[in-house]
Amino acid sequence: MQASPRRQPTLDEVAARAGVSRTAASRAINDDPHVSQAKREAVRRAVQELGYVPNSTARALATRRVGAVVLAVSSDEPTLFADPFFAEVTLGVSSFLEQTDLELILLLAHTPRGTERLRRILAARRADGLMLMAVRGEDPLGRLAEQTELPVVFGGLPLHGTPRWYVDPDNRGGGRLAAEHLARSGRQRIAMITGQVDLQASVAREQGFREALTLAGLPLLAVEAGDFTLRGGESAMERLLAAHPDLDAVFAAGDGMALGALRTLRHRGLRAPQDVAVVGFDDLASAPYADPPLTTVRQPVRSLGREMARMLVDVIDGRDPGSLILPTRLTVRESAPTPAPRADAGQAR
Amino acid sequence: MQASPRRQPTLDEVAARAGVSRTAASRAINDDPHVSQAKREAVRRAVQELGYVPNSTARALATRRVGAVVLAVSSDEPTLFADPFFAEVTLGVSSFLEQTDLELILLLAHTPRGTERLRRILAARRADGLMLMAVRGEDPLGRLAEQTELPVVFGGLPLHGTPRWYVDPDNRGGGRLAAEHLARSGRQRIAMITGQVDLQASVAREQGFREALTLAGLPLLAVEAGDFTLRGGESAMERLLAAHPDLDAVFAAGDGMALGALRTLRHRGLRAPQDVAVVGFDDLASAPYADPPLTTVRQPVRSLGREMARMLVDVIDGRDPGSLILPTRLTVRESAPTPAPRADAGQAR
DNA sequence: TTCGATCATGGAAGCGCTTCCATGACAGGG
DNA sequence: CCCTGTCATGGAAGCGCTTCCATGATCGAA
Repeated sequence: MQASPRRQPTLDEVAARAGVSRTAASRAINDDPHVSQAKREAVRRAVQELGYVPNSTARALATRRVGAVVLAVSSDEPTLFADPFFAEVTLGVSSFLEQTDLELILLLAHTPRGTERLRRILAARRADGLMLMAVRGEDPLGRLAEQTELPVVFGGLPLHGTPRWYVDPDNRGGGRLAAEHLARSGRQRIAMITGQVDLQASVAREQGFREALTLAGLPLLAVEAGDFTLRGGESAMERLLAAHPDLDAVFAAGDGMALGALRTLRHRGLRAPQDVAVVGFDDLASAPYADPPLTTVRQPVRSLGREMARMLVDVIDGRDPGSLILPTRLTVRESAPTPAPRADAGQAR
Repeated sequence: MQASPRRQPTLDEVAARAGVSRTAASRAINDDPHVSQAKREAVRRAVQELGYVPNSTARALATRRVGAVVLAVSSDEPTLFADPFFAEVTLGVSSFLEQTDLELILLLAHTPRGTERLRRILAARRADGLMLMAVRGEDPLGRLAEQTELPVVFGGLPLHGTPRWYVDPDNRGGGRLAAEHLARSGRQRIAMITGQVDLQASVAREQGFREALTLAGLPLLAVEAGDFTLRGGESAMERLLAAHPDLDAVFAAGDGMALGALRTLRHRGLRAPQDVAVVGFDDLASAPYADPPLTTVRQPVRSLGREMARMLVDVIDGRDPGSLILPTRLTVRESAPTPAPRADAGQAR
């Protein structure tokens, strides 16, 4: 067993043991074609016997490839990361990276200090690329991304400008789906709870919602802003009800806020969907467990993460993947059912 | 502006510009005392002008210190990471590391492949230390941790054995708190929903719960296992009700499961707390928003993460922090209120 | 048989930094 | 004024790996 405090073996020791030059050993290990079968095999055995694993730092220094990418979550508010949305994205990213030999460096940049750290990471070449989530209006991360020469992939568009590489859910289309559904089910007095106004996702969802409403000849009674939290949804809903006690439907730009809206309705003695229909956005894991189960626009969050990672790897490897828009679709549940026949209330489109 | 594709400046260039030797430059940058004020200042200026940032890979190779630690989340089930619990831990870890110059490498090791990756990370010396969360019974990660020479800190005890360094919430004490509370409030027919039986946290919570119940002279009607998910809690509650339709209280070893239990009760037409009192464990962000708001044993999840990180850094720096048990305490809300006077129903102990 | 062409081979030069060690300047005590 | 101790200084040797390049062996074509 010898859990000895022995140093890790080095390439030289492997080479010595295999009776070949260090160069040959390196080649054999890296599957370079210019090695004879015999040496290749000898090296393989030596590696095996010594339990050799190449030191990644040394390799990184020689190849100028670090073997790690950063996932930076921008936020002025630490708990934003606690949002299941980010966990899901991270999961997606991780699941893709698992198939590569890249490590995932997680950076929660909610303080100025965090931004500064990212700057240093990039300047110190600690990573081969960067994924940026949820960049807000004047977020300094956005600027950082512009300055670095490293590949950067955006998750969700920034408010201004279009980055070279991004993957974005079809927020606008999703907003439209919500509006069409409510219109189709006969709602007339419709309001909306949007997210932070400096988040492109909020803006695009509202935009799509407005478009489709207009097309259906329906007015948008009012819009109140939340912050994607349950609590934010609660109070936005209260404000909406105060101004428009007679509204019969509300679209929230995020499931968390939709859950908050449901709570407020319940507290006010209003029933969903009989009195007010509620549609959310995201289709988080908790949506089906809401009371009543939440009708919501589904966006493929885990795929978002996975595609960001895939895209970044492509760029790092010198390929040019285009950018990507992921489709959204409506998941109908009880908080805003389809109107009459209620037949195919599972998944509408 | 010159967003030129110029190479990053190297230490040699800084030295040249400052008119000192590379050695002196290195010393100045690393605050080595053996440098004159004059040179120190000259180097500072050169660094400034060139925008020099030391290449961390090169530094790592020379110092044999990578400047990164791994947070590995063990799980056979990918979505476990989506549990807000882990997000919160991660947040705590990150908040501490932010004050150091260590990077956080996140490893979601839910597949055999993930385990293999961790093995390689350790062998390839890609990190200076390791934090391990939620190690289950026969988890291979546990074995890995034993074999590596790198510092390892456990978050939550493993099922068998006691690692050298760990931080663990006082699960047993928390279980006791729950039992005492239910006993004190006059409940008699008490059941429990536990977590996976190969998780030490589950076992300890149940153990504490049993102890205090026995001490109070109350029987434990039944125990059903869930898996810390809402769905698991739902079905466990159903099984409990089937076997003991007359139970009047249930303690769930996790908030997710408690929420599930509440749902089942609601569906069965039972009221909480009038018919059945429900106590959870964790005090997740969603606990106060449950219906009814959940009485639960609070564990300081973010601190758990922060303390793990602090501990790991200590070990890496050659200090020996002891291990740590974090206190839990009861947060009383409506799902299991205190009995009569209902006066201090805010935070009991 | 001869002559390139082909290719396995290993020496050596890095990658960019830290740090050991030898050197010399300088200050203060005798 | 000399000697020893102190300390700033920079040359050079790594850290462990990749890769350029020169060398020599091998082989088939001429």
